[in-house]
This record gives sequence, structure tokens and C-alpha cells, in this order.
Amino acid sequence: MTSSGPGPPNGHRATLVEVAALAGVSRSLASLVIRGAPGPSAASREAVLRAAAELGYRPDPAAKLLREHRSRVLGVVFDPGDPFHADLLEAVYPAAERCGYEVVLGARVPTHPEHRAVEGLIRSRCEGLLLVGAEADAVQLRGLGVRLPVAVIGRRGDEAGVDSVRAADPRGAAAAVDLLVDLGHRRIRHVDGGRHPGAAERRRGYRAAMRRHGLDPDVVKGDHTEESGVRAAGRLLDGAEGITAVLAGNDRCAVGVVDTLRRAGVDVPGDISVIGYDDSRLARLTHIDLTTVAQDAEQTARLAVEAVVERLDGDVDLPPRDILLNPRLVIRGTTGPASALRRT
Amino acid sequence: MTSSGPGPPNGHRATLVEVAALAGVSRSLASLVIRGAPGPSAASREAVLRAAAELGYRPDPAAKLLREHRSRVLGVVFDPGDPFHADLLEAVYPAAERCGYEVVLGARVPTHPEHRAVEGLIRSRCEGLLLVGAEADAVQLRGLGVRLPVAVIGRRGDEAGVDSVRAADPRGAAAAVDLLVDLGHRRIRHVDGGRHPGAAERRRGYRAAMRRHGLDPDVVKGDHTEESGVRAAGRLLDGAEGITAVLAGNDRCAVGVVDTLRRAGVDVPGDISVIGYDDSRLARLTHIDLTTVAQDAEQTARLAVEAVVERLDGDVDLPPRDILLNPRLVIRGTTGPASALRRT
DNA sequence: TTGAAAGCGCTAACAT
DNA sequence: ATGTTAGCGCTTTCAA
Repeated sequence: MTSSGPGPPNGHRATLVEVAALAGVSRSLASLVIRGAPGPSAASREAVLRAAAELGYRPDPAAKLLREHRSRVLGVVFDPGDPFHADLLEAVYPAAERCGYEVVLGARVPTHPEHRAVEGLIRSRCEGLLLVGAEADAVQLRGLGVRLPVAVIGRRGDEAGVDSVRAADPRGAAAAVDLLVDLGHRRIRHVDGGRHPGAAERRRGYRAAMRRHGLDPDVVKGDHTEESGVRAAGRLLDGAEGITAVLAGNDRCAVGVVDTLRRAGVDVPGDISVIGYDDSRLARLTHIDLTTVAQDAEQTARLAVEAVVERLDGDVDLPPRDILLNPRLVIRGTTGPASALRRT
Repeated sequence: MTSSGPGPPNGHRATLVEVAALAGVSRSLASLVIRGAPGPSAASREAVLRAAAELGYRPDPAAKLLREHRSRVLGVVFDPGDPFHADLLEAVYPAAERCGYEVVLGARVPTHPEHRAVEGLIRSRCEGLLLVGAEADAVQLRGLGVRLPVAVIGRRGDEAGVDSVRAADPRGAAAAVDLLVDLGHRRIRHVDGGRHPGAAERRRGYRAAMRRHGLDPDVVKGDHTEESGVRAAGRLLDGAEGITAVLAGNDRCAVGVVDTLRRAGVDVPGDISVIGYDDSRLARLTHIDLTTVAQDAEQTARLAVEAVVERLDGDVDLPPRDILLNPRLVIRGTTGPASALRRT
């Protein structure tokens, strides 16, 4: 915690002139030493460092910023409470550090909506912005992108003139279908995510993959909540329609499905296989152990950081990029062979 | 999103001198107008505002800060992904705003541990710090508290010389026991949270309440994961010990218990009642519908903000306070009368 | 290798 | 009600 440290524990904050005076050198020389610039002799270096330590000197970021016109800070807007955003943040920090940037966070919550978060971060003198799942429309995004370099994660942004990094959802859904077909499933239902971001792409990927395998797509409406999974499972139980596998719109929905089926005495994956989407912490819980489609948080975060940094450190007017990442299928315990068909 | 706005959309940022020049007034007068200080006549006000708009002027926070030596910014360290922290953040923003402060966030993640988050926030020139669930020890906390006003949430801090706001866990556990006893339960087991923060207090509250009702405490070791609930339920199923109610150490553990019991055909709450702790989003899911003990996030956040602000805006050397909040029992669908006793 | 001087954009006395 | 003057703490030419 950088404990209280030496020097005056409280009150007056030492300034660079004072350090220089104590070291018996000029302000500028002290400045060079403090920020490790080449030039100063070993002797002066030693003297300044000792004086700084003695006074408990800490450079004033505001003054530095005023002078340099650069903060080397990246702002990130995200949803606290969203596990995938937590994974992304975890990866954003090292990525930013490698590029020589610090990170400040702004939450997107009802009491502090996206535009407020953005303004706050800009006031915190960040030079570039990462929006994890923007809710701004294309016009607002474009306006923001003019003010400073912006990258959006999880949504397309190139149409608004900003970079974006996102998973290729159609491919993820297709991979899930492929796995199920490999396991012998033919009647595979998709509980979709309605109008949630990404849902349309997943639906599209599912449909295309089914047709590719010569199978009939079977989509039922849903959303990205447990509720929707519960309802879908209910219909499955009522209808007993010979369906042996379900691709849910996301993990929450999948958990609703699995839960309801199992409580009704249906064996998962013995009778019915279920696949989720997102590989959220939920899916990884051992008592759930959900087969699901994962996005690579580490790579996503890294590419988004690098996109912004690239503009910051030079190429200001590259055309906006839309980076698509391949999702990865994580096979766990809710999928199995279709051999043990329900006898309907 | 404060769209791109008028003025030079890009490139040169207008300065206050330029605005003043265009408005035909002095720097200081322009300054007064810009920050809405009393004094300037309606005419000058109008002129300055018009000029500012025309140039797309935005005050430079770095310069302002350098001059004023105050940022009116509060730093908050939290765990992204933790739903309760999300609730707190939601309440922190309006609380800070009412006090005239802004909020900057720093995440506590493996790649960016607490002390780095703290340093980052301090560099972001925050004047006070809120630690949501500090992991620093008392010595580090004390060192930090010397540098700037600090409040910790969810853990005691007065011994380290900083303010703290937390739920009175013993009372929460006691309230849960009281409810179960009211419902006629006598054999109530507590699956504890091991060494997790708060677990000891909950255990203590449970024990005291049981004794108060003339009942024998029955504590089994656990932790704050679903796993632990699964194991505890397993033991319940094996033993068939006539236990009719379980107080889990937290919601995750409770969900593990409920899940396992129900899959084994035990009716919750018909055969066994289960109470969680925390009222996390998990507990609120309708298909889980867990009776649980809730902390008041809104009040917690508000009191913590006010504690820090109070020190910032005057009383620097109040003695540290440890504010205890009463938890609230949220009765949902996993508790019921003990009448339908399991016949063992 | 070191120092002197200028100035980043703003606010806060102190005049007027 | 408005303008003048001095810096805030730092970096950065430019000279020595």
C-alpha cells in the first residue's frame, strides 16, 4: 500500500524545487533524475534521489499533465456485476501496462449512465476510451470518436467510425451445432436471445449450420435470462417432441433449461444435451458444469487496447477496424451422445 | 454523449484567453462566467458564453486542478463481477454527487491488486478513498489513512484508524434463526463460511440465537461457494438426521444446498427450509427465489461517502467511526413451516 | 553535465 | 463589475 513512507507523513507535500534545493542542484536537473532521463551524472542522481526520499517527494500529476499535454491514461466504461466484463478488465490492465498506459474505470449503472461515465473519464484526463458493450447509438459514437480514440467491445463500431473488437457469434453458434450433430443429435432446438446484442448473429449461425447439416432449424423466442430457459424447458416437457438437444441463447438461459429439466426428472445430458453461450462464471460452476461457447477475454481486451493505443501513438487516421474473434467451444458436462434417445 | 459539439471539431483546443479575447473581456472575467461564479453582469456573461460555445471551449481540468489544489474526486476500489459491489457502486454515484464529488473507479483483480488500484486512483488525483472490502492489513490501512481520508466497506477499520461501514452480521444471522424458530423449526443447521470475511460474525450470531431459543447449535464447516453447499446437502441426505432447516453462510452456498436437495427429491421448503445470506442477484432469480439476509447497499454506500466527505470538508481529525447497519430478512420461497416434518 | 528562463491554462488575490 | 498580476509544479528549450 506504499505505506505512509518516509518524509513528512502528513501535511505539506514536497515539491521538486525543494528536492533540488536539498540536493544542491537545479530544478531541471532534479526533474531529469526523478523521471529517470539520461544525462545526469551518477553523483547528482544519487543526491537528488536521496533528497527526494528524505522529503517523501511525490511528483504532482496535475502539473506534469499541464506541462506535457499527455496523461497516458485509458478510460474504460463497463457494467459492474457482469462477469464477462470482469474478465475483460482483468486483461485490460496488463495490456494497457505493456503499452505504457494506466487505466481508469467508469461504471455504467442506472444512476450513472454511459454518457456520464464517459464525461467523467474524459475529465479524468483519459486520452482514449474503451467501451465494453456501448449503448450509445451510431451518431453519439461517432461524435465521441471525433473527440478521442474509441474502441467498442462486443459490438460493431466501424460504421460509426470507431474500432471494434467482438466475437464472431455466427461461428460460435455453428460450432455448437456441429458438436451436437457429431454427437448424433438431429432435433436441435435454439432458444434465442430476442433483441439482445449478439442474439441475431447467434440465431443466424445456428440456422445456417442446421441447414448445412440438412436439418430443420427450430427456433423458439426467448431472452438472456434464466426465466426464458425455464419457460423453454417447460415447453419441452409438455410437448415431448423428440428434441434431444438445446442450444440456449446464453448461459443464464441454459441454466434455466438444465435446472427445470433436471427437476422434472429429465437426465442432462443422458436424455437431452444443453449448450450455453458466453462461458460466464455461471457455466464454470462445477455443479452446473455447462458446455458453452467462450469468447477469449484476454485477446479481446488486448486487441481493443492496442487499437486505441495505435491511434494515440501515431496513426490517427487509420480507417476504423472491426476485429472479429473466433469463439471457442468449451465442452463440459451437459452434452453427450444422442444414442440414449428419449423414447417418445 | 455531448456530441462533437460546435467549434473546431478536432485539433486545437480553445483556451480561456481565446474565449476572453473573442468576448472582448479579461481572462478573469471569462473565468468567473465559465464556472458560474456570481459577479459578472448579464451582458458579459452572455458574451463569454457565446464566445465559449463558438470556440467549443472546454476547461482544462489539469490546469484547474493545479491551481485549485482540489479535485473533488472520490476513488473507489471494488471487485468487478461481484454483484453486491455493483449495487454499492450504483448507490455511490448519487451519494457522491449530492456531496459535490465525482467518482473514479479502480478494480481489484489478480492482474491489478488492491495496492495498484489505490496508487492508480491517487494518481488520478482523488482526494478520498472508498475501499469496498479491503484486503490490506491494519498496518497498510493505517498508512493509507494517513495519506488521505479512507472508508472501508464490509469490514472493520476503526482499529486501523479509518472509518468503516458494515452490516451487523450477528444480528442478521440471529434474525434468520428467529424466523425459522417462529416457523416451528428446532433442528437448524448452519453451514458456515470458514474464514471468509463476515463468516465468524454470522456463526456467532447463529450460535447466540440458537442458545437464546434453548436450542443446540449445529455448525458444519463450509465456505462461500456452491461446492460447499453441495457437500453440506450431501451430508444431510446421507445422515437423515431430522434436520428441518439450514442457514447457509451465503447465497452461493445456499443455492448449492437447495439444488442438491431438490435433485435428490427433497422438497424445499416442504421438507427442509433454507436461508441464504447477502441477497445477491442469485437469490433474487425467480427460479431460485431464496429467502436470505440483505444488506442495504444504498445506505451503506451513502454513509461511507459521507464519512470520507466529512473529513475532506473540514473535520480532519474526528476519531474513526465503525458504523454498523442492521441487515434485513428477505423472506422468499425457500422457507416454510416445520409442520411437514420429515418422518425419520 | 548542468542551470536559467519561459510557459502549460487556470484561479485568486488585489486593484480599479 | 471588471481588469491586473502572480503564481500552482512541472518540463523544456537554450546556453553555459
